[in-house]
Amino acid sequence: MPNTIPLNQEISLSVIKTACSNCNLRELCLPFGLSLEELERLDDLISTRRRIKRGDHLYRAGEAFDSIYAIRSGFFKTDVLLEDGRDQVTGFQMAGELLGLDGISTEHHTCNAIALEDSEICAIPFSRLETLSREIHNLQHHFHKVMSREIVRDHGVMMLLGTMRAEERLAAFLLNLSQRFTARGFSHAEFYLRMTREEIGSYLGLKLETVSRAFSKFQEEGYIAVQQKHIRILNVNGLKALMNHRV
Amino acid sequence: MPNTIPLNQEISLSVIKTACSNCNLRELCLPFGLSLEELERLDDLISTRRRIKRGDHLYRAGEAFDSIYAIRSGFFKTDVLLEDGRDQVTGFQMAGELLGLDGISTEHHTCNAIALEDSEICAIPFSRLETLSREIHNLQHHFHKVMSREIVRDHGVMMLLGTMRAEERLAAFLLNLSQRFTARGFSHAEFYLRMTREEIGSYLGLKLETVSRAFSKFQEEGYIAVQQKHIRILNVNGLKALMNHRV
DNA sequence: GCATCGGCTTGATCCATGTCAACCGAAAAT
DNA sequence: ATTTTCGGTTGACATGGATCAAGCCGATGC
Repeated sequence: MPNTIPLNQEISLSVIKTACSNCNLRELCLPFGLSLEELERLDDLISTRRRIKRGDHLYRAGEAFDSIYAIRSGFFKTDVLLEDGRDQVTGFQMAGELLGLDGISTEHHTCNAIALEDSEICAIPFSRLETLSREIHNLQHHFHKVMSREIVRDHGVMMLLGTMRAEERLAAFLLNLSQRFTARGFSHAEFYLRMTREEIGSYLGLKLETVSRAFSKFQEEGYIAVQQKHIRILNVNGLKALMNHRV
Repeated sequence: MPNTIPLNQEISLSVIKTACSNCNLRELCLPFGLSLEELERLDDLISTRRRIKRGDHLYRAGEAFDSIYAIRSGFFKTDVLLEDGRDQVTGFQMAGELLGLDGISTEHHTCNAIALEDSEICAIPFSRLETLSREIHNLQHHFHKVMSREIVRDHGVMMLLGTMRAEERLAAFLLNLSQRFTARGFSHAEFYLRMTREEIGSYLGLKLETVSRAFSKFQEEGYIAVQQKHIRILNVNGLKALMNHRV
């Protein structure tokens, strides 16, 4: 009987416990590349799992930092607020991705993390992570890679905001989402957006009307089918071409 | 005789050697917060100092990554190139700042680092830095902070590119430079720009003409005096006000 | 079943910034 | 000293996306 959990005490206990070692996201998340024994040591560290309801904050800008968070399920956005009321979405995060890295710098969170659907996170006390990563080379190295990847991702967004036109930005955004859904075993061609047009616009440096118009345009061109938050990508290459050709 | 280097063999040797322990940037750079003994261990790691002439690359996108670099003197820019020829400056770096963090992620550099004036850097072999930071907690923690700070900085740039108007962007840029020069003991009100209008524009997501016009506008308003690359800030609060008031 | 509300779409118009072009001045090359 | 080159400034005009405004649709509440 494959895919069936044997009903003995020992196994059902380990399933209940929050554990990286039996998390199906482990290859996308912090545990990447760890041995079984190393994984078990990481399990000890991640004691808290927490549910965050849609719309609730995981943390707020200004709060003291002490943990980073791995998303076990669900979908988040992070945003930054300026004194004058302007704000900007700095990212959308999905299962297996880490939240809170910005807080290490000043020991206070510098942005807000808000659940866009009911979600579940694993809290990783940062000082314990540092301790453990002194002992497990693979963990240390992978954590450095994750931080670096975040920097590279941010450069990509800067590129997008600095040099791309509205439609290019939206195409890049859709292709990026598609690719991340694929990496999680979901369809690359069909998905639900968890965020509003306004949130997309904020992330892409556009107004919601412009985002809406670009969606309509893509639909007219036959690149995608949109119905509210439901997106089907009909012509990936069309979208890619749109991004790569300087007009 | 304070501030005088005694002329005995041992000390003059250690002065010649590249050494964090007698670098006047140590409080801005990687060695921040280390004890004297820890500093000396860091010295062993940083064996290579290298001069980079104005216009030369420190590294190029695509090259294998093995070191990060601390700027000992001079001024750099980093930029990213897209296949279609578009490029964007992702940052300007000055003495005491680190370059190359983006390369950790894929073990290849993802951007170009180019000297904007004759410069000197310390190469820090990354795998040895990881080894040492397993032993020196302060080093590990500070390095994490530096990476996190880079992420926070990038969020600031995303904010700037996503929500600010041309003049706000330039004001933010000047204030940021001013603040960083101040931290290095230079005047906060008077400095030379090392980069062209085009490079500023690329960084700020603007065309060089727009940058030029904004400089002229600031001068008309009496906020600054510009003469080519020489900038004097005459009214810091004027510039700040310009940034904070939503129009 | 009807009203309300939030999110979305679409149209008309406006404006900030891009584009194109001419010119200037400082610095480098001859 | 003269010419060339490069970076910078400024003006005239074009345009992509913002703004303002109306209306639609699906979900939620009464």
